[in-house]
Amino acid sequence: MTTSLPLLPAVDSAVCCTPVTGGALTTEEAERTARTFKALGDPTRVRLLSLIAASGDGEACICDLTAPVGLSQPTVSHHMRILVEAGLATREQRGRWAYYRVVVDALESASRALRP
Amino acid sequence: MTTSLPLLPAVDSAVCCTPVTGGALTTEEAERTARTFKALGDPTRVRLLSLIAASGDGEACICDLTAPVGLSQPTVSHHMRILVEAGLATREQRGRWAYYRVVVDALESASRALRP
DNA sequence: TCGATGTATCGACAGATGTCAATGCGACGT
DNA sequence: ACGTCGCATTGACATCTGTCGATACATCGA
Repeated sequence: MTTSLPLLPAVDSAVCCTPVTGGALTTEEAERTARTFKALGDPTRVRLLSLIAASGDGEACICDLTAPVGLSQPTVSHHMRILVEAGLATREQRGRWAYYRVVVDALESASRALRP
Repeated sequence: MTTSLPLLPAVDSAVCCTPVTGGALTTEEAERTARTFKALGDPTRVRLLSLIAASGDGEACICDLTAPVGLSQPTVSHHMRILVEAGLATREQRGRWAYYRVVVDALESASRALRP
């Protein structure tokens, strides 16, 4: 189990992202959509996702990420938490390490929201 | 005084958004990508885009938008400015009115950045 | 059991962000 | 010329956000 904190339900990425150009969105739909894109609205987080995706087996631990982005370990941990809560990444604890993976389906889903 | 600032070249949306999962992004690429998604990271702005896109002729003036989003005119103007600067909308002054349109290509481009 | 190691959390701080009322600026119509 | 109307800008404010150092927590190896 990933422990972390199951409190925030990690945003149901299945419901995420009604097409923006497919008719006026409700407040709720807009909020859900914005929540996803907000997580993608920081250069460090975009970079983290691309680094994880580009890594050999599609996963990476915090220790693999701090050097490339040039930020402190707590900061990287913070960003990864945001990505997980947005449903864009998953976290799996294996021994001492926490392995993060990109949730491709969530990216797909977000991508579809911007298509006509 | 800063005169407005048409300075910002409204972000070259042509260059925007190298695929996130297509190899590790450089700092610059990540910044460009994040700049676009940051603009999409606010529920009001998402709603504004969808309202404009859903309007009859694909365009809307500020006066058409304030009521649906329930915010003040300056605030809506502020959000539209951010969308224009991000390259996600265009602004055209016609007489007293400012007509805004969604830049579908920019949405397409951003959408592609999230595809595998 | 103990020390080392990888992460998460906490506390703090500067800077960014969303919002509004007030005001400024042009473009009309009379 | 003058008043009106639509929009942008300004100034102010509370809140959110990204960042770090210090610290707590958990797991492993000896």
